Amino acid sequence: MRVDAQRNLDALLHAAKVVFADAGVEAPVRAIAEMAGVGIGTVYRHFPQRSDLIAAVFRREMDACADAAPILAAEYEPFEALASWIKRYGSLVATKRGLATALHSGNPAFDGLPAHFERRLRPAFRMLFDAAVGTGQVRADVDANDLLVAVASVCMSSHYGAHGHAERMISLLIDGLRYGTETSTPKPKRRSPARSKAKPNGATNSPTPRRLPEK
Amino acid sequence: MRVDAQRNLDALLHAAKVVFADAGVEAPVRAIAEMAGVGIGTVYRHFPQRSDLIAAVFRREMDACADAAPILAAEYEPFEALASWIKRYGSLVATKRGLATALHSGNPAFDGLPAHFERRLRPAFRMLFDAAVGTGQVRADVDANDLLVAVASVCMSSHYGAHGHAERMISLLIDGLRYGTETSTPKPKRRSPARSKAKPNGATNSPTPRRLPEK
DNA sequence: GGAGAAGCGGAACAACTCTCCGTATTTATA
DNA sequence: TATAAATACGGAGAGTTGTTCCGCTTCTCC
Repeated sequence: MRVDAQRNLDALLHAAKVVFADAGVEAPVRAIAEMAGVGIGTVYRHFPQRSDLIAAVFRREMDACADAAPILAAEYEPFEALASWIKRYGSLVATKRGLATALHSGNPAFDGLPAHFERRLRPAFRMLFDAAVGTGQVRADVDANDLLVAVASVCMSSHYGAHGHAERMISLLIDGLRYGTETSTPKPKRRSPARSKAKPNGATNSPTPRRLPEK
Repeated sequence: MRVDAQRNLDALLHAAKVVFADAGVEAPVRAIAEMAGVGIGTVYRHFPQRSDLIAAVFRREMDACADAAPILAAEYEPFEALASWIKRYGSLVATKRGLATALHSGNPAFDGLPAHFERRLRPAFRMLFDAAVGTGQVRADVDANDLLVAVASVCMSSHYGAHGHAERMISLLIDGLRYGTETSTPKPKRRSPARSKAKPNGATNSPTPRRLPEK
């Protein structure tokens, strides 16, 4: 592949990501081309249909998110790594306004995305989750699948509400993960049985809110 | 309101219903205007935005469906009335391909629709359902809410599958409602406990499949 | 350095939503 | 019933959008 073609493709994917985050996935192709500094023809050379571009952006971001998992695992202790990853995953979903809609449109361009999700994101999450459970920082009785879906749901609807809503709800979910473990502030001293509703008062965030690596 | 305006409005709503059923709610406004025999200007006079027309059609159909409930209740025995209504409700959902998508678009034109659903459709269903439960033709341990949602889900995804899929699945759900009641063919003779999975072999339909009133 | 392949840009097309306003129809009034 | 005012109609056209096409530019390889 010619270097200029590769450069344009990168610029295109990056611009699309930014524009989608700002205006939703139904943003005009022209806007993306302009932000990338290329002509429309170039967009359509790389992505025969607008939906192909959307799919490519999402796939690439799923990959990036999945790739972040081992890095976080190496860099932070298990619980922090898990919490950081969940937030990152949440922002991935949040910046794809309109994607759920597009996914259900029946457009074949999106056919592979759910499988890609399974293949990349779920194992990445599983790894971090199991590690955190292994250290006892996170309860073992939460279904990993449920959590991924819940975070996605919260982030999807977050655009209607006030700013920061999704972040707060994710924090709540993360706090819920710790409820009843040894590391939690020892208010309720029983070993959490399966049905304990996790609802700490103030949604206390991770105690040392280190910045998670951007991008 | 002038009589010609009223006439056009009716024609428009009817045409839109037909076009939407055929081509989904993203059908062009021009097609609807043409089918209604009016100019585009007229469409936009009555519905400033395309989404307003969609919302109006759906609202009107919800009303019609709700209004059908007492009529069916008066005309048929409770179980038949319930079964007929469920089918009608299903076809309402099935002929609004693309609506779920539109509903989640955040467009304010659709803001009132969920509330309208609660206000009209749920009570209508409740009435028929309770009556059928009262006569012992339908089990009491099925959540009415679940059923409405399930029927809607089945009908939404029905467009991808083979023709008649939704109808068959609805029949299955309806049969499930009778599972374990006195009127059911007495195969399993125990009083259905809450967890009995209803799965009759051939999805036998209502025994006397009288035509339900169209429109 | 030059030929040829690969890629680029944007004019142009088709289809769409929505606006605007001259014209036609209905309704109120006498 | 005749007339004036109010209301509604229709469709041309402005402004967007996705997508195609092709002359021109840029890169690659010898």
